Amino acid sequence: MRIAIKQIEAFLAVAEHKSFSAAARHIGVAQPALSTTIRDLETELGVRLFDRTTRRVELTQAGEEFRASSSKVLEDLGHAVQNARDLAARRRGRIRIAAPPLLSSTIVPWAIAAFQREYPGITVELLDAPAQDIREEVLSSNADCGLGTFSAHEEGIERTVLMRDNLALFMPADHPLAAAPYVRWEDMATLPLIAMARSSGIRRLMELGAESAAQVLRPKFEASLVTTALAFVGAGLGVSVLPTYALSRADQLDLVARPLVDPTVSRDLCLIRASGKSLSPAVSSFITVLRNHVQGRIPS
Amino acid sequence: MRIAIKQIEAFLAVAEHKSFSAAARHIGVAQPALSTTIRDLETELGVRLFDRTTRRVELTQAGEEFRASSSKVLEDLGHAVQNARDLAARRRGRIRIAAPPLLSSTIVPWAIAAFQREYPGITVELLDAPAQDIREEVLSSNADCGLGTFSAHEEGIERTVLMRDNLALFMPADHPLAAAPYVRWEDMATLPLIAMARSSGIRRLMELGAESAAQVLRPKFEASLVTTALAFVGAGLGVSVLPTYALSRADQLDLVARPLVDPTVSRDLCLIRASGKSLSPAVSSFITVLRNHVQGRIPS
DNA sequence: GCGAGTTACGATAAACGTAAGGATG
DNA sequence: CATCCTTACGTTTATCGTAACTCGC
Repeated sequence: MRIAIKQIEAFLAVAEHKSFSAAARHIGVAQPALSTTIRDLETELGVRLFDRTTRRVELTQAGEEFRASSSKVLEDLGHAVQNARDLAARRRGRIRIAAPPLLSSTIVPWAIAAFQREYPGITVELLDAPAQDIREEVLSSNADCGLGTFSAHEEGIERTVLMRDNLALFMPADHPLAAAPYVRWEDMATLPLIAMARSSGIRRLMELGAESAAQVLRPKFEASLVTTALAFVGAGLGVSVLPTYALSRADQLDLVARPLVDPTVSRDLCLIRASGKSLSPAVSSFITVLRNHVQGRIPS
Repeated sequence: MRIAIKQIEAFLAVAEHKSFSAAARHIGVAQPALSTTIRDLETELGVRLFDRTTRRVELTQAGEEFRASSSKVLEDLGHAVQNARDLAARRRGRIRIAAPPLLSSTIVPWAIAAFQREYPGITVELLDAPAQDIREEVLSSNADCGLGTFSAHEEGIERTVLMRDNLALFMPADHPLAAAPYVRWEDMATLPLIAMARSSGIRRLMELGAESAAQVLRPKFEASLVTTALAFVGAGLGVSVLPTYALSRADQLDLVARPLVDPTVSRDLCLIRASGKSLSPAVSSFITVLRNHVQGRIPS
């Protein structure tokens, strides 16, 4: 294919204006340049596209046919290019975020809402998956990025810390410990504890904190989902150790959270994405929005 | 549209081979040239099309989309170009020939048959029109070319003489004058004459010949169509003056034609086409076939 | 350190514009 | 004779290939 788009554009311009001079002015080249461009195109196709006398320029039969097909081709190409540019301009696109249950029902929906306001053309899909599956979803490119808690140097992913959250003690608002701004691990040792399941990352962090404070925790109940644990606390069955941002799921339960200190157990909320893959423009913008959104909500 | 087809071809080659080096070998350029071509295309589109490490080259999301649309565009363009080249190669096309009734039923069908054998892909349409309409059909571009008898310098048409035919006397095979190889105008003066209508070109030529021979013809019958005149002769109602090639329409009638001499009245069979319009490849080939065909059939 | 993509730069080739030529109405 | 397309030619621009560099495995 030795044909250039420039040649086709020149051809269509001449066909439209029925004049080399007018077409040359229109596309901003000297008229002799147009002549040679058309001549080369005709040579390439092997057919004469225009019947031209000094007074009239008219399409030949072959020219008519080629005009119809090539103009459609150029139109399609224009659309293809526009689509690509729309992606770049975030006017269009599709992103897929993987997040664990708690984040999927707290921070992420609000971040997505903010993102949608700014980039209404982009489709956002949220893949709410168990925390241990997030990494795999990102690695397999099933999701463009993932949220959760991840260790620093995992294989094949790049990690960015979005915010640092601390473990807090969740209890009914009228609980005695709610009076103080902080709670020490020792303070909760004797309270009935609603813990997360042993496979949970939160559970492990809790045990880490308790161990540092030389406490042994004896959970009275175990829950797989944070919402379950919150409901137990709301029902007055005990207290729970959860990340502070879980508070946003406890609005109707009249709960409070007080940061656990000595030690403060922090938990990084991270964003991960497959290393080696470039961020699509939409994902890159989503990360910015997410980061801004999260920064405005850093708990205590 | 500052995008070149070359760029798209390069892009598709890289996408296919998932390698710059392999793609560069495939399209026959140095690999650094490919790099810059892709880079320019990406800049133009505003998106990164490939995620490339030194070990892997993979399409981005935007690249996948652009690959789908642009490959289709290139395919369509290929078809458009192929169509144009098919026209040039006479593999395809459509031509429309205008011819008067007698030619439409004698020479032309055989010429078209010969043409079709050589160029089976081309559609040939025959517009059989009254002789006086042929020129108009050609001028209005309703027909690509026309056949008939035309004077040398008519406005807007170019004329090519295909063959020179002579007027002859048509009579039953057993007619006394059929014994001689020629007939003189005086010989037929007293015979019952079936003449063409006064508007006919043949009629005018006949009167021209008679006048030169100082004869006054008194037609006994007049016919608008040559076939009618031939039928009258076949029925023994008289003789007629017609171009020799009309003999091919008189097979079953047992007629003979003897050239009229002193003077010999000649009639040029011409091909006309609109001046200023280029011949389409198919028409140009048809003219060649027609000329060859006619040359093999020049009557006495 | 080898293989693969990128950057730098000089050489080559294509495209363009100016000026002159030719044909048409 | 005025207009418009074509041809010719010198200049500019862009493209390409070689070589040196960089990165990842």
